[in-house]
Amino acid sequence: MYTSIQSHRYLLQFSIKPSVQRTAVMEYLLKNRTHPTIDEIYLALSPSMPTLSKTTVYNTLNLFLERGAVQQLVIDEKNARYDVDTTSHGHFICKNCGKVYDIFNLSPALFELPKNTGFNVHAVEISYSGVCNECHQN
Amino acid sequence: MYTSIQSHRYLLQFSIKPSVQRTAVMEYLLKNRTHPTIDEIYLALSPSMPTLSKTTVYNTLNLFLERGAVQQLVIDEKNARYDVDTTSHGHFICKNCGKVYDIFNLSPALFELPKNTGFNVHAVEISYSGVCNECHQN
DNA sequence: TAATAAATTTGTATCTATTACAATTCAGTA
DNA sequence: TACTGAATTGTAATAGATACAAATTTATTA
Repeated sequence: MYTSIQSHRYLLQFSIKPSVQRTAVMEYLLKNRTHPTIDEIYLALSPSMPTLSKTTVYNTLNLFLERGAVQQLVIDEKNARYDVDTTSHGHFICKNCGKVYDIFNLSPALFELPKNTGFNVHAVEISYSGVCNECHQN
Repeated sequence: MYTSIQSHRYLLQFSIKPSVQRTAVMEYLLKNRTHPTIDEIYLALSPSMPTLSKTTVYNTLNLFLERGAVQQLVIDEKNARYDVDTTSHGHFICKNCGKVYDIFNLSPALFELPKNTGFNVHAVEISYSGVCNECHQN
């Protein structure tokens, strides 16, 4: 899987100076494709990095966002979520458990930016919602 | 345009008991297709309804949402926004000024719910972002 | 290498959207 | 008119995110 060294290199591709904290956050994102929240990232890294501050996690993800190393998902009313996969794909949020899943295999046509809208459209976000199977069964 | 009486009738269609406050909020939504936030609704109605509480606006919109009289837009990281138009259309948010605009005339194919995803998909939200023309010029 | 400058991290305080909840008010009915 | 339940209100509490200054780390220059 992804190592710290690979995360380090990954950051450099986006012109991000790889500090220990930034590398750890990126490594977490590369390994955990669960669209984590700031809190989830912080709680996951905290045990092995006791001095880590939540502010640093915020700063780090804002930097990643600026540099295009991650995309922010606005799908969950409660928290911002982050995705290292910046290629075209949709997301599904379970309104019961709150988990966010990827939806690949959508037609590329869905991700085309509309013309003649009167706006300078830069990005699309396609968000589905409903109930996931785990929650549906219980 | 929309009158208080029409808003009253509109609420009844969704089995919502039309109180003075609820009717005023619905009338505001029917007249102002700007995807307002709770705060914007509260500030707009407050002068003519001095006793109105912001909690009531929250309660009211949560009720409207439950009954399907409005849809909640999750496109703005800062606030929830509400739209009385529950038919299929997309939205555009200007990352500069924060305004949310409708995008009609999108292909109906965009609003089809995907099959075989392993989820019970109930709804789609198609959100574009970028810079609006007003902001682009300045 | 030592001293200095710049960048990063950290902790605390602050802001703000939203919800919880109890008290009050209002509407409908006997 | 008195009573019952629903709706509204105000305050307090919760929680995500940002502001900011102090402390620490990293880079640069003498």
